[in-house]
Amino acid sequence: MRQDSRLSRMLHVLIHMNRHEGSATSEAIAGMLNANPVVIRRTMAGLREKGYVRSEKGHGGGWTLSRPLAELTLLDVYQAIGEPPVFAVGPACDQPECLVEQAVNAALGDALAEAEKLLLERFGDVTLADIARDFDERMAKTGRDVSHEGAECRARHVSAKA
Amino acid sequence: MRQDSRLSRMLHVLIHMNRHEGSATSEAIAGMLNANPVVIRRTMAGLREKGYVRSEKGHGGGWTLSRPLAELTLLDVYQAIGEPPVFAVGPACDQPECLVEQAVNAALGDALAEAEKLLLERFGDVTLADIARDFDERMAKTGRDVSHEGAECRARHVSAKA
DNA sequence: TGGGTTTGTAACTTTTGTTGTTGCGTAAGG
DNA sequence: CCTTACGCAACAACAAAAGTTACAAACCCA
Repeated sequence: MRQDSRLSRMLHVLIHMNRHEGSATSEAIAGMLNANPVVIRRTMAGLREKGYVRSEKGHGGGWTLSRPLAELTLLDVYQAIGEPPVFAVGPACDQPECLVEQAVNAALGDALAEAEKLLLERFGDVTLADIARDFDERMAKTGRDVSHEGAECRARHVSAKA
Repeated sequence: MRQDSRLSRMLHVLIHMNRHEGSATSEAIAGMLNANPVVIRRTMAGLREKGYVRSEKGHGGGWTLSRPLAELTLLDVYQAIGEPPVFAVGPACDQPECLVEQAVNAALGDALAEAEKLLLERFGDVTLADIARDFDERMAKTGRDVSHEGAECRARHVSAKA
C-alpha cells in the first residue's frame, strides 16, 4: 500500500513559509517539494479552511502563514488535511456476521485504537516551532542551509530493496 | 489508501481451523472468508514457512494447524505474513537533502516509531487462544454459532459515508 | 479597461500495491 | 490414470494518492 505523504509535505511547507518573507506561490512551493502546484493547492485548501494559512490571487498573490508555528501542532495539521487513515492494516470487513471475525476485529481494533491514541497524543505534543528549532540545530551543525539549493529529493521512487 | 486485510484474514482462518476437525481446503477457507482460494494459498504460505500450519496435497488434503492457538500471538501472525507496513501515513522522501524535511521526518518518525512499538507490543500480548475465548463468550451470549451459516460479510465494499 | 498572474476546481491519467483470476505443473490417493 | 489439492507465475481488476490538463474566477497593475 502506498503511503500518504500529505502530512509530511504540509509540515515541510509550513516551516519553509515561516522562513520566507512575503507569500509563496503554489508553483514555488511545488518546486520546493518537488511536487505539483495543483496538488499543493488541493492539500493546502484544508489548512486554509482551518485558518492556518491564507491564499491570495493575482499579482503578488500566493500563500502566507496566518499564525505562528508555536501555535500549530502536528495534530492540527493532520486534522486539517482531513484525518486520513493512519493504518495500512485493518479488518477485512467492518460489520461481520461471523462471531469469529467479530472477535478478531475486536482484538485487532483494540490494539490499533491504542496505538492510534498514542500517535495522536504525540502529534498533539509537537509544535511546528519544535521542528523549526530542530532544523536550526541541524543547520548550525552543517554550517549552511542546503535546503533546496540544488537537487531535490529524488530518492522517492528508488526501490527500498537492495 | 487501501487497507491490507491479510492479518485479519489469517487470524480469522486460524481460529476456524482450530474449531474444525481435520483439514480445510483452500476452497473451503476461501468460502469462509468470502475470498479467493489462490489468495488464501498465497497468504498461508507465510504461515507454513513459520511452521504454524501444514499443507497437504491430494485427496483429503488441505490445511491443518500444527500448534495450539495459545502458542500463537498476533505478532507471530503479523511477522509470518511478511510484516507489511503498519502505517498509511509517512514521509514524502526517505533520504531528503533538505534540512527542513530531515527535521520533519525526524519528528514524524519518532511519533510513528513509538506508536508502532506500542502496537507490536500489544500484538505480542494477545494469543489466538485469547481471541478464541472471546468468541466463545460471544457465542454463549448469542446462543448459537451464526458464523458462516448463511450470508458472508458483504459489507466490505459498501461506502462508509452515509 | 485590458492583460498577465495566481488561485479554485473539475476531470482525467498515472502509479503503486492489494486482491482476484487463469493456467499449468506437481504431488497424493483411490 | 484420473480426480483432488496445493504451488506458482503471469496477468487483470480495483482503489487511493499523486500528477496533469483545462478552464473559470479573482486580483493587480499599467
